[in-house]
Amino acid sequence: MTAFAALADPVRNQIVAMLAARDMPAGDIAARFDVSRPAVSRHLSVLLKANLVQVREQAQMRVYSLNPKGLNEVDDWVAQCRQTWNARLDALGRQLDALAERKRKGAKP
Amino acid sequence: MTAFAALADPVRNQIVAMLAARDMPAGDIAARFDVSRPAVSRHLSVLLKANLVQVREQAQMRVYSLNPKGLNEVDDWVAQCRQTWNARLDALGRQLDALAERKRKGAKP
DNA sequence: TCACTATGTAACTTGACTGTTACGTAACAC
DNA sequence: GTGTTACGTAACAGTCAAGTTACATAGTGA
Repeated sequence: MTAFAALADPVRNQIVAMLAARDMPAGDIAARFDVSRPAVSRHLSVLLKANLVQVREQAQMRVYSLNPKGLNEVDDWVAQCRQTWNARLDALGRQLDALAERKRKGAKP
Repeated sequence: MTAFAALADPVRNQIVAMLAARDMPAGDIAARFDVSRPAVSRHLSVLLKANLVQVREQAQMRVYSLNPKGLNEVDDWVAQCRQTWNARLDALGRQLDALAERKRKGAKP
């Protein structure tokens, strides 16, 4: 679940959103934030470890791009949560239906 | 984006997953982790602020349950990211198709 | 009323994370 | 080769978050 920690920081969060729109070299990314370039460099390495971004070298530049793999991890976790939650609601619904049915039958005679 | 920060902590992460399966009073939740009860109490208040859980009072107990609202925030962010990402891929695909078409037409005569 | 249970809050300590400056390295361009 | 550009890494300082113990509060039951 390293993806949540990676996305918890607002700078990293915005970086991922930016890279969804277009690939960018490290320098350009850093230029868009008012923190130092080394700080951004470290944010990028955190995102790399979380599989949220990828790099390719191009001349002296390192061009970063989104890595959908990391997003899948987040998606999957939320989906799992929601699934068990919905299963509970369904079970509750069936239980209420059964209760109503029994009441209806018992009230008739 | 307070939900990501809330879910970044492993204890809070597990708490949410547990509450998806069943509602639980604060004490029961704390008993499942090897951290002190006050620590869990603070985790719960963080989750409350992030709209990831809800509470209802029942006698002296405070019973916690999942709040799907917070999960929506996460879902929406990921969906937005993925959407702009896919839009890019689609645009690239169309561009390549157009290129191939132009090449086919030009190569015929 | 009095003990007991179930929780939240306060004060404090400690460890992790973020940011900065300084420095090292690899790829151009001349 | 030499200067420049584009990055990453190291060392260090400051801030914030998570854990602990001690204490306060509120509902239960006899």
